[in-house]
Parts: sequence; structure tokens; C-alpha cells
Amino acid sequence: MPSPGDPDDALALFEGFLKRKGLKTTAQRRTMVRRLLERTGHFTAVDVHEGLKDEGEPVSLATVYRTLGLLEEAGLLQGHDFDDGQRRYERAHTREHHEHVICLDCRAVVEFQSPEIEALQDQVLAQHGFRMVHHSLTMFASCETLRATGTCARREAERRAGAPRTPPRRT
Amino acid sequence: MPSPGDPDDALALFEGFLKRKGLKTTAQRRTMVRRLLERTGHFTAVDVHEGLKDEGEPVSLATVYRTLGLLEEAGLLQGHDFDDGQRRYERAHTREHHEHVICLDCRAVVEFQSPEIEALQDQVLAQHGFRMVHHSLTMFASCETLRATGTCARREAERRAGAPRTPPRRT
DNA sequence: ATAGGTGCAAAACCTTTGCGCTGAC
DNA sequence: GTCAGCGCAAAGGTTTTGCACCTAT
Repeated sequence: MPSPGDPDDALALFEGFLKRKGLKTTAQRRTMVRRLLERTGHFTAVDVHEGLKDEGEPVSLATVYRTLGLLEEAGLLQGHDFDDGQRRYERAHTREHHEHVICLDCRAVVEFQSPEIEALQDQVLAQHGFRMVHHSLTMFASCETLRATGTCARREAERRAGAPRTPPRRT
Repeated sequence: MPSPGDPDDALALFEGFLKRKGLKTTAQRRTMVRRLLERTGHFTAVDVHEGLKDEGEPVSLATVYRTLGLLEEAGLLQGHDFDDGQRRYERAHTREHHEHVICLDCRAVVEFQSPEIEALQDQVLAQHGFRMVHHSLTMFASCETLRATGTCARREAERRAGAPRTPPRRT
């Protein structure tokens, strides 16, 4: 069965989604599915727009925004808000769902998984009579704090590489 | 001892914070502390600006933004991002920390507490060598889903009243 | 043929900033 | 008297939209 983690199946899934909504498969949409699903880490609309331009397959920024929205709606991308004023996306279902730790000083993003937290969230929400569609748990820590504990977010993040990073916007 | 939950103590706390940073206590800052700490629910900068104007104590939007930032830094307000493009604030420490459920259709916000989730977050993060500064867990659900389970976010939210609500921005 | 899509430029939004004047300390 | 803060208007940055032309179905 098709899984969104496989680039080939991803395109098929997206085309099915489009067909169901009476929308069309265009060159730009195919390009974006192909390119985005080979990416790792988090990216903004502008990242995508510039990346595609550099790779010789330019897509207008307006279309990038429109298509990112569709891809999120189709469940191929997951959107996040890290409080820095830009929406960020990452591939969905590429691996187990994970939570994010943001360094308040350098804006590095560290990820980790916790099946226990997952399970507890579902369970508690169910107790309140809700069924979760998706969720976002972001924890904020400061470099100073991390340094004191011997683990710096910046160092962790650099070890991975690949995840785009932004300098802090405010003091 | 002063608690930020008490409006009188809140002003004292804020003045201490300002003094420590070499900043000044002004009429606008006092007004905002007084008015904001008698609010319930979540509010945006624009909500605050319009509210103060209506109450006959206008403060410019620029100052509202500047002061909200200070109040968050001082720990009197807690900021949230609900993915609707505007930063929202609420009083900090008014009651136990709580998580948010957002209705994807009507943007209603429902809150609930879960000491279990709290504890588990701290514990898991500690296992990874981090110390949490603060966190934000937002769960998204759709009205349709909620209706199917017999609990509608809109109905829950209306029962409370007081919390500012925004119509959905996108289709 | 007929929607829907694209690119461009303009608009919309939210938030921040520059600046001259005011006011707290 | 100084330095920070205020209001205003302008600038910034991100995302959305109107429109004329294009293209998948």
C-alpha cells in the first residue's frame, strides 16, 4: 500500500487527493512533491522557493504558498509554528511523530520522540471527549540552561546538519 | 509573598522587573497591567489596543506591542501561537498550566489541564539532558470529529464566554 | 471548451522601528 | 538634565489575492 514516506507513492497519493477535490495535476505541483519529499529538516515557503530556483525548476512564490497549503491538507507535509514569525514545514510520516525543542538563543531545533507522551496525549484528550486530528508540542529552552546541563542545543543541531537554521530575530 | 495572580501584586512584580532592567514605570504600563490582569481568556495585541480605547484609556498600538513583550518577559503573560497568524496572550500563573485544543473549523479554544502530561514532559526532556523553560502543547481537532463524539468545541467555548474568538481565516 | 492554475504585482496583515516630543527618575 | 517611552507614521516581513494569460482534463 502507498505510504507518504516513499517519494513515488507520495506523488500518487497527492494526485489522488487532487482528483478527489476536482483539482489538477500540474508540472509545478509534481515538481514540488518530488523536491520536497527528498528534503530533510524544516523549511519555510521562501526556502522552498529559492531552493527550486537554484535547482533550475523555479516556481513562483505565490504558487509555493498555495501548494504548501495543499500538501499540508493532503497530509504529506506537517506545518509548525516556532514563534519566529514564519511557518515551517517538514515531511509528514517520514518517521515516528516527534516533538521539538527550540533553543531560545540560537533558534536551533532539536527533535525527539516519546511514545509515552504520544499515548498520554491521546488518552487524556479522549477522556475529555475529543478525538485528536494532530498536535504540536514545542518546548523552549535556553542555551544557558542547556550549557549548565552539559548539552547544548546548538551543538546537538550542528551534529545533525541539514536542518535550516535562523538567527534569533529579537534581543 | 507576591503572586502574579493577584492584580495588586502583579503591578509590584512588574515594577520590580522594570527597575531591575533600568526601565521606567509609566502610566501606560500601569494601565496595561491593571487592565490585562482583570481579563480572562486569550487576546491579541489588537484586542488589547481596541479594548483600552473603548474603555477610555487609549494606548498606542506600538506601545501595546512593546508592553506585551515586556509583560511576557516579566512572566506576567504567557504567549501562544495558534497558527492563525496572530500572537495571542493570556495571564500567566492564574491557574495551573493548561494545554489547548483548537477547533480547526471555528477556531474556538478549549483548555484542559493534565498534570500527567506535564510530569511526563519534564521527565522525558530531562532524560535527553534538557531543562525546560516553557512549552506549548496545542492539539487541533475538527468540529466534525467533535460532533461525532458528542462534544463540540464551539459549544464548550460558548459555555465559558469571555474568551475572544476569531472567525476562521481560510477555507 | 471549461474550469482551475500560474506568475506577477499589488494588497493585506501583523509587527517593528525611526523620530521628535514628553515625562520619569 | 538625561535617558527612556510615547504616539505617529513609515517600514519590514510574511502571506494572500486580483487579474490576464495558460493548460490539464
